[in-house]
Amino acid sequence: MARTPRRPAAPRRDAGRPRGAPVTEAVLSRTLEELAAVGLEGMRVERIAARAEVNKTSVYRRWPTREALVAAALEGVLASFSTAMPDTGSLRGDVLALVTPIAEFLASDTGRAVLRAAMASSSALAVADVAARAVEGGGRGPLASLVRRARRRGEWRRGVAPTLLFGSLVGAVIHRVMLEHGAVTPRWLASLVTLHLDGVHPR
Amino acid sequence: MARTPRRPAAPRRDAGRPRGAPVTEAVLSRTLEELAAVGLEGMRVERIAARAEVNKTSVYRRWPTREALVAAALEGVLASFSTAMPDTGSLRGDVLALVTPIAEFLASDTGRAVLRAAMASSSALAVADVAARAVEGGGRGPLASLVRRARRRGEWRRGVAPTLLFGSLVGAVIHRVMLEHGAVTPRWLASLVTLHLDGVHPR
DNA sequence: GAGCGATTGCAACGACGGGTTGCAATGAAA
DNA sequence: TTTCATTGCAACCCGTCGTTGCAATCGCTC
Repeated sequence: MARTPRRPAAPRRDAGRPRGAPVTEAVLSRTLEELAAVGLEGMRVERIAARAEVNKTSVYRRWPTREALVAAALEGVLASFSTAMPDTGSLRGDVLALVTPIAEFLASDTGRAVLRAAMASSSALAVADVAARAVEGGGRGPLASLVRRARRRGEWRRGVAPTLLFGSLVGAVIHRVMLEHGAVTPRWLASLVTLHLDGVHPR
Repeated sequence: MARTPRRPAAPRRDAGRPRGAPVTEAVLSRTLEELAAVGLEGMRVERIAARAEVNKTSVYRRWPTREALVAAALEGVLASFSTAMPDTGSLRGDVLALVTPIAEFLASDTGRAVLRAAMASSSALAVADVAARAVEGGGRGPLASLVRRARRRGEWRRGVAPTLLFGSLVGAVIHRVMLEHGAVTPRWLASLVTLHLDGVHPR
């Protein structure tokens, strides 16, 4: 072992330094900023620690690896995604109300970073599960109530799986944002919803 | 500089060692394998070089950075994606014929790795462009001819943008594969195409 | 076959970031 | 006041990226 002796007595500036929960929040928040700013590849744990005014060691004491840190940050942002779903009176209005905030988030810097991280890391499963459960919610989420109302109004064709519609809408947004690099305008979102509700075949 | 002196005389085993183009091909091919096997994060340039039976230096002499290497490998696989598009006699058949091979590729290990890399790296733009051009092809690609035939048959509703349909289909597959972690079965693909052709509204 | 430029292997190197460790100092609760 | 968990800090190990200075080799031309 034979460690080298310590330096004389480095002065500490610990006056009022926060501990516990505040540290956790600060680090996770900075992690999201860092992800949005420089992406998953350019993210440096040491820089996050510095910007959270915390030592690198303290970060590693909470999240054993960099992957764990990213995963925790993602869970945080997704958990805050409890969409309030008003009844707009039509299926079209309801779908737009459901998809618009999601699309806006995915199109933002943070959203794209989250998406990249979710797809790149092996924690993808956990992240996707959280997101899906938030929206689908096993019969009690916003998607389920949307479908229930549409069926009552006679706007839902038999045999269409709700999760298929949702996955297709979100997938289209992902394709638009990550591969086409196109803007997600209200106009574009409207065409997307029209496509899904009316289909390509003439009526 | 004052470099340390060389070792006595390391024996070389260069007999019949390939040069030029064969090296390039071998490395790019191994890069794809590596990507599929361990993902973008786990990829090591030195391992690729070893498996291609080439020195790390030779790899860096061709592609200055690891990103450039990945980008080159992706371009290779996408360029080989010239879809032959038969006329199946119906829009539904044509769309299925267009989407099925793409979906199968995206669902494979290599496809998922390509997708991850395309979304993670800053070379995403180039990669997506290559892919889009291959399919859309500015009026001469498989997508354009599919649309032309559908319009002639009266199967295409006015005002539907071809690229919107394509992006939505591919996006749905991406969502399915990367986030839902679901299987891309013929049955699932059929439901997806039905959704896009007939829509959610009852007919 | 001799000569020549381009290509390669090889070993070592600098830089950097991930993750760990030993210890002293501090904070908050008992 | 005592006690224990939490933090800062500096140093460390280790693996990977990308570079460099050769010497050996290949393939081609004369």
